[in-house]
Formats: sequence, structure tokens, C-alpha cells
Amino acid sequence: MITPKQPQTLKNRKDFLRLRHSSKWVTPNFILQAGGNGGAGEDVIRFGYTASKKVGNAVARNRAKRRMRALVRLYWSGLARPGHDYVLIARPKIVQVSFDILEKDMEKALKHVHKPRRKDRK
RNA sequence: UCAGUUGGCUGGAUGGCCGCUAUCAUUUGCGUGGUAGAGGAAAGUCCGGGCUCCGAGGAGACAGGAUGCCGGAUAACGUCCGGCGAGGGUGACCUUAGGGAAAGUGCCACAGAAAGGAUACCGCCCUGCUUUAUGCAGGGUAAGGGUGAAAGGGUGCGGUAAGGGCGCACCGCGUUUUUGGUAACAAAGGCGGCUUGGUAAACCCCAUCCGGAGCAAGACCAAAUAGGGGCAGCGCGAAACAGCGUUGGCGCAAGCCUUCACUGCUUUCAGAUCCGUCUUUUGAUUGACUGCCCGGGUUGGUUGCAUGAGAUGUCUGGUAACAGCCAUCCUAGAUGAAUGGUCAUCGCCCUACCGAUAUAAUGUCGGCAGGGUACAAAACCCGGCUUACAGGCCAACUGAUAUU
RNA sequence: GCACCCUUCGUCUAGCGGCUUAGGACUCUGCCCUUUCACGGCAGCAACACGGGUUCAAAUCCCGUAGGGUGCA
Repeated sequence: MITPKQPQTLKNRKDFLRLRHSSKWVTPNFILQAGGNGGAGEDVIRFGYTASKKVGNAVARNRAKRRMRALVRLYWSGLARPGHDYVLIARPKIVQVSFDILEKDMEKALKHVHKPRRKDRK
């Protein structure tokens, strides 16, 4: 059993692009993507946060990223797998929706994102 | 009390749990604790500066751009303050790119007779002919009609054949004098009889200002790739010695000291950025070095980077913008980008309902429910401008109504 | 962050300050033609990003705002 370290933050555009076509789970408020971390280490968990201009102005984008960081802080332990990278993409609703709904979405998304969906199989 | 004008301030509070960035202390270390941590616009990037690099001898000119009543403030400004003119509002007050149109050029569509050296369609008047109703011809006019955004001063009276600055009064315009004011300008008087329509956010003229690029500027370090290609790198000796001549001085003379020039298979140093090689001597060339360009690679870190035209307060000068003295203080520094997430309670606002109360309209207080609690995130730093903003507060002033 | 550019029918575009009710092509709608469709012909719908200002007059000139787009280590 590998003891996972504290999650790190993804900062390079390359890492975000690598996860673009990996498995994902969509909720009305955000999208979670997951994939291998490209040789960063067996015990490393990394999270990336993205909010595009569709979310709103700078204040809304910063608030969306901060809420996503709070979600990761609460739920990464036990649900995130070591040796994987995760990317959270904000959708416009995430700024207004109450935090309870986001917590349920996050728990569900972390459980389901590793199950490959049927249409992704070949 | 209602309506309004101007200026300024503020931009929710408390607590629990979980976190971020910087820094300090402590610890072998994991870690723990303390302190600090977005704005009035941080925004748009519309102006002005600091700072950095490039260019340039100082400076100026052409081109291009900007500004534009007067005086002041300022590091500077297209900003601000005070004043003037014009326009708007009952008023407090607001708006104002507001130099030059007799330096020149252009434009003024359509309509209209005529659009800038005025002109004459309908009219009005006079004369002549025909005739007594009009018509025709010639002339005088610009009051009236009509067109237009604009018709070559306006109104009134006199005058006239009808009219007309033809004459007069007032207003306007031009010019001039005096007075007030630093000035823009204002007031009063004289003169001219009117000659000169608008447009410069059309070209232009005048005055003033502006070199270019921007912290992704610039500097350093590390790593990686490569160990590449091209171009350029400013020269035309100096000294010593010897010989011969020569200038000056001392000396009877020999000679000694001294100045300058020429010559030498002479010597030393230099010589083209450096080293080497060739040749025979001021040439050639390999390589290295330096600079620039091309090509290739990297997409990291440090610095610039927060003590500054700094903030607060008292006083002084000034109508004010602002300036000065003194005292105190240090107040964000991120880089997929920190300064928060969440829960609870309270506050504030709006709407509906209930109750009480004073009523001319309606307002005030209490309770309960629902909804809302803005605009917006530093990115080198300052001074402004513009734009966005739920609401709340303060001060001064104006108008209307009522009462005393 | 900094430096710039552009907005005209649904789309692509013309457009000396007045001649314009903003022109053309494609599209769309209706009618004609054809047995029918296509092609063709005729007619129609449809735009100056927004707000101020200058001017007698603004799509055009000036200022501001909004929305798009481009470049720079």
C-alpha cells in the first residue's frame, strides 16, 4: 500500500492538454477529468483547476477556483487514487449553487470517474 | 414637510470549523506559534510623468501628431482651481474643443430669380403707346409674397411717385479714446452710416508641446542544444648607435657640450586585436577573440520589486487648486497567479399581511413571511480622466407650501 | 501586463458630408415560366453597434462606451 502525499497542483498547459481526452464525469456545475500522471511518481496526486471566460469575469473565475479547491481539500483523501492526475473544469453555475450540492457532486464524481464508460471502450 | 442642486464619506458585523501567500521565532526533522495580506474604481488603457534600453556632439529643422478665452497650481498633463464671454434653468446651479473667416484656397446639395464682385420671378411705382378694361415696351425699386438652414444689419418714425441708412432715435456691428482689471474682458463717450453670411471637430495660418520603444523594458545565474554559417575589426613607425653636415656656447688652438636634418645588408622596441605559417617586407592566410546578422536550443530561477512627486495630524501662507515647517508611521507583493471556503446569528433594504397611532394626501412604530445585500481582483510605480456601482451617511445651498 | 485593429441587411461586401427611402451579389418569401423540379424572369422582406457633440445637414468628421479580433517573452 502506497501512502499518498498531500495533493499537488497542476501548473503546466501540457498536463492539462494530456488529460483532455481521458475519462471524465460531468455534473451541471463542473467537469472532472482523470488520468495517469505521466511518470510524476507512484505516490503523487495532482489536481488542476480551470475556469474559462465563459464562467464570468475575474471575480467569478477566482471564486470558482477557490470553491473547487475547497472541494478537493474535503474529499481527496480516500477517493483520489495515487499516481493519477485530476482536472476540474468550472461551469458557469458553480458560482451560485449551494455548497451541499457541490459536495454531493464531488463525491459522486470521484467515485465514478475511474469507471470507463461503455462508449469509450473499443 | 415636499422637491431639488453641489461637494464629500462609506462600501456590512461577530463567532465556530477547514485553508492560501509572505515573513519572523522555535524545532534534528515532521511540525507548532506570532505578524501582515485588494480597490474607489485595483477596470477601460484615454492622457501625463518616474524608471529601463536603443538612437543622438549640444541644439535645431522638415514631416507627423496633440493642445487652443485669461490668470494661477503642478514633476507634467488634454488634469485641477479662480475668473471672463456665450447658452440653459424661477433659483441653488449646470453646460461650454471658446485662437484666427478684411493671409489664401475649397464647400454651401435640393428648392429658389438670385448662395456671395449680389439678383429681380410675382409684386409696387413712373413714363410712353393702344385704349379706358387691360395689355405691351422702357425705366426705378427691394417694403411685401414665395424658396431655403441661411436672402447682404434689426425695430420704429419721418420722407418718397413707389421705395431704399435716404434722414433721425434706440439696438447691433466696426473703429477709436478714457476708466476699472495682471489679463481675458467690462462700462462710458466720440466717429463711421453698414462696407466684411456660415463652415477651420474642411484644407490651412498662428502660438505652445512631443526622439523611439516599453518591466514580456533591462541585468545576472543555471540548464539544455549546438560546438554551425556570413560580414567587419580603423596601420603606413619610434628610439639608440655610427658616419657626414649643421645651429649655438666655451676656448689661442686641439677639442668638449649642445640643436636640427640626411644616410645605414646596424641594433632594440613597436607594427595591423592576438598567436602561428608562407613570402620577402608593410603583403597573403589558417585558427582564436570581439561585435553584428542568420540558423539551432531553452520556456527555469534571481533581480528589477515597493521608502515613495508616500500616509496621517497640528500649524502657517493663499479666495482656491496647492505649497511650506514640524511630529508620528511603514502600510499587499502573487506568477495556472495568494489575500479565502463553508455554517450559524445579527444588521440594512424591498414587497405582501396583521396590529397600534397621528392623518388633508399619507407617514411612524411593532410583529411575521418571502426576496435581496452592489460594481468589481493588485501584476513596475505614481498624478489624472472616463466608465460601472445594492444601498447608507454628512455638510452647504435653492424653490414651493404651512405655521410663528 | 503592454501595443494595436475592426464593427453597414441572415452572409460577403460598395458607399466625395447632401444627388440615397444606404447600392450590389448570395440567401429567404410570393408570383410567372415548366407536367413537376432545377435554371430563368418579376416583385418583396431585410442593415449603418450604442450614446453624445460639430454642422443648415453625419453611415461619413470628433469624443466616449460596448462587442469582436490581432500581435509581443
